Parts: sequence; structure tokens; C-alpha cells
Amino acid sequence: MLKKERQAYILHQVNLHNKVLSSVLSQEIHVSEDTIRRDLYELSEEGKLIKVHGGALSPSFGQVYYSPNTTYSRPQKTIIAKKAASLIKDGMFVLTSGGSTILELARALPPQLKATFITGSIPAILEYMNHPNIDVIVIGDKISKSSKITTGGEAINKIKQIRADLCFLGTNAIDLTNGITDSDWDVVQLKKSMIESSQKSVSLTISEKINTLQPIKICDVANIDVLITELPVDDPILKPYHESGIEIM
Amino acid sequence: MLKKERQAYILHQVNLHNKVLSSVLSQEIHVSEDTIRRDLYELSEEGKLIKVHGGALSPSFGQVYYSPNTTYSRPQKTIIAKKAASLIKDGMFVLTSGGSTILELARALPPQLKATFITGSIPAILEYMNHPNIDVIVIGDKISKSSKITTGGEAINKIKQIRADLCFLGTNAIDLTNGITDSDWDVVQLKKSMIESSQKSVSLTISEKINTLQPIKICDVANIDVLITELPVDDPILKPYHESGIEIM
DNA sequence: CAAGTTTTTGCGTTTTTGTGCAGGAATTTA
DNA sequence: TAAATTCCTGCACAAAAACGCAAAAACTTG
Repeated sequence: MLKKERQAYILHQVNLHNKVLSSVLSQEIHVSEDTIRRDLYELSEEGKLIKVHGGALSPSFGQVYYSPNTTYSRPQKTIIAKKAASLIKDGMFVLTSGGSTILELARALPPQLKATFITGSIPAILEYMNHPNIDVIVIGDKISKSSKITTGGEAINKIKQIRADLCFLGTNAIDLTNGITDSDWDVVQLKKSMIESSQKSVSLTISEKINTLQPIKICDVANIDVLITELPVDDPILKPYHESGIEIM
Repeated sequence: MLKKERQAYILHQVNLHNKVLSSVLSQEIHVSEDTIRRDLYELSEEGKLIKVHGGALSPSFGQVYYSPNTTYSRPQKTIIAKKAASLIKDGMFVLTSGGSTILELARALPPQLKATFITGSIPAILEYMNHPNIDVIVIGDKISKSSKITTGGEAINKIKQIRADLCFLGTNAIDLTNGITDSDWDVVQLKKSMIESSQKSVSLTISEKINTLQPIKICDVANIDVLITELPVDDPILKPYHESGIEIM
């Protein structure tokens, strides 16, 4: 098989499935993975596809590919995501906000998990769509470009009609006296109604945001049921939260 | 065997198989590979074939080799996108479906354009979000993973509440007697209500799909106002459509 | 037709290209 | 943190291309 032919085949596959794996291509075409990698490199130089670890993506779908390793303090968020994922059981309805911690959660979901996720966060939707067994429900409204999430009365109405099992909040600031706070008015409204519409609310936050404050209040500490950080459950900084009745993970 | 004869034979083989190898040609014609190479060089200078390492490919390789209904007809789609973009004026509300032609449209929007786009297509949302002056309104509902678009009663209800100025439909099949047709039930429902909710409906389609048929009907030809293809407006294939009262672009 | 000229072809030799492989670095996953 | 993938780099080797040259074939012209 000629090189050009091979590359044409690869492009065909990419445009067909929106993604390819070096390993399967190498088997299909019977050449070494090295050769595939070189082909992918050349094609990505020409802008015909986007090379990623393990394969390539179609350029039409992949522009907002959030390279996972550019996320701020990723290792901690990964730990948080794993703890959070363990709360989700098959068949649950889960509301999630936006934010990079939520994205990590989306990536940490075990492939066999069958659940329904409801969100207005576009990056989160993209992640959920990649999972084989997860249904995604989009909350519609106008998009706030800064937060890449749908916000507004429509979105809030829609959330109010929902009774979800769980709600995950990417949290920007939490302290005992002021509760959970944030800086974006629209996002705050959204999170408020998400908490109201869920049986159980879970706050995901990296430890550096504990005992910090933002201008707008979402809810009191008492309103959330679980607090997940990257720290061990018995870390002293978490003790006061535990004593005020929150489950720590 | 004469040189001219030989080259004619080579061309024949190229057009027959879309590819030839210098080594097999040299054996078939009983000349040295050097001679074959020289022939291939001359023919490639004349544009009759494309020379590659090891042999040559048919000049139509780029278009023909990959299956035509992938993003590979991109140049054509770019032409369509530019024509379509010229219809959108500042302040308009625009409904769009999904599909790769719509994505091209999203990329072709001039940066100064201030308009509001309404869609349930996740890839389209991503494109619109990249534009500085465009407001995006998301139609919420459950996501269909195959088409990456929100579908269902909620989405249709929402669309029915809208009065948009324009509606762009990525069209998979159109012919005079059957109108616009498609293969996905949910997408058909969605497109139907989009047409009803818009003052003016525009069908975007590459010429390949003109006079083709899919199982489910969206609307009659009379229901759309403008038909945009990559062809010049006076192309004979478009004439019957023009005569049935549609504006051609 | 015959001599001279041009074109074409084949054959070494040298370069370039394409491919696979080994080992170490980087990244992902458990 | 450890184990497993994937990536990158340099290298070796084979296949193909390019180049120069000389012989052969084809064409021109007196």
C-alpha cells in the first residue's frame, strides 16, 4: 500500500468516526504503529486532523479539545474526581455545574456506568458524549461565553422541573460562616436551583479554596451534604466542616 | 512498444485502478523502471496523474477515493458557507440544524457580524462560541449521540416558541417530487419545526445530493425559500428548482 | 540512402525516502 | 506510587528516485 493511499485511508476513517486510534489503524493497515504515528504527524501538520495521545481527532469536532494536562492543579482534581465518581450508581440522574473539576469528574467516570447527566456546561457535555453508556440532557438557554455554560431564566426553570439524585458543584470558595460563594451572578443563580432540585448536593473543591470567600453567596454550608477535596478525610482543615454535619470524602 | 503507446497504456491503467506501481508496470511492459519513472514524470507534468513514491495515483484521487459524504467535500462546502453567510444581517435571529455544512457556515461567518444563533447541535455551538460578536442560544433536550444534536419533545417545543428570521438546513437529500428528505427520525422532526418557526428557510446542499432520496420526508421543495449549492446559479441541474419558484444561490 | 542530429533507453552510482526497531522519556491508568 | 502505553530519537536497511553517461533507436536532411 502506497503512503498516500494509507494517509487517505486514515483521513477517511477520521472523517467518518471523528477519531482514530494508532493501534487499530496499525492493525488494519498492517504497518507498524511508528509509521502510523508519522502519518498522523504529517497529516496534522497539514491541518487535516488533530493528533492526540494514542490517535487523532477530526479537525471539525476537536477544536475545543481540552488538553487534560493543561488543567490547573490537575492531580488534585483527579483525586477529587475519583472520589466523586464513586458516589454515582447505575440509573441515577445527576446534575452538574461547569468548571474544570467537573470535567475531571466526567473523565473519571467508569466506562460501564449507566447514568443520566444533566448540565448546561458545554465542555462537560463534550466529555459526557464520549462515554458509551451515559445519556446526556442539555439545559438550554443563552450561552455565557466566559463560563461556557447556559444561563438565564429558561435554564433555571428547567432545572426546577427536575428531581435529580445527585448534584455536583464545582466550588470556587467555601468557608464556614459565609458558606459557598462565587463571583458570577448567573452561575450563582444556576447553582442555587441545582441544589434545590437535588436530593443530595456534593461540593467538589481543591483544598486551597477552602476558607476563601467570593462576593456572591450560593448557599450555607448546611445546605450541602458532602464535601470532597483531595485531602484525606481526617485532615484538620476539614474538621470544622465535619463537625457542622457535612460528610467529608 | 512506442513511447506514446506505453504512456497511453499507463494512463489507462491509472484510470482503471486509481493507482499503479512502477515495479509492476516495468514488468508488464518489459522496460526498465527508469523508463517508467520518466513516463510518470512527463504524465504528471501534464497533470494526467499524480506521481508518488513507488508509482502514481489518479488525479481524481483526492475527491474520489474517500467516501463522498464525509467532510471531504470541504472546498465545496466552503463555497456554500460563504454564499449562506451573505444572507445573514446584523441583529438577525438564525436557527440552524447540524451537519458538516453548517459547521463550515459557522466558520465562514464574518467576525464583525452581530447576530443570535439558535441551535441544538453541539459541534455548531462550539463554533459559534468562538465568534466574538455572536450570541448563542442552546436548545436543550436529550442528546442523540449519533448526530450530536439535542432531540425530543422539549427541543421541538422550544423551537415552536421562536420566530426566527432565517433557518439554515444542512440537507442530505433533495429532489423535486419528494422534496427534502433525511434518514433520522428525530432530526426530521426537528427540521420540520425549524422551518415552521422561521420567516425564510434556506437549504444548504452539495450538488452531489441534488436529486437524491432518503426514507423520511421533511418538507416539499415549495416550503423552502432559498437553495444554496456550490454550483453557479445557472447550472442546468438547478433549473427545474428555480422554475418551481425557489431562489437559487 | 547515408551521415548527422536528436530522442530515447538502460545502467551504474549517489541521494533521498520510507519503514521498522531499540531504548529511553513522557504520559496515562490502575 | 507502580505498571502499562504511547512518544520520540537515532539508527539501519531496503526500496525508489535522481543524475550522469553511453549506447541504441528514431528522425532529418542533403
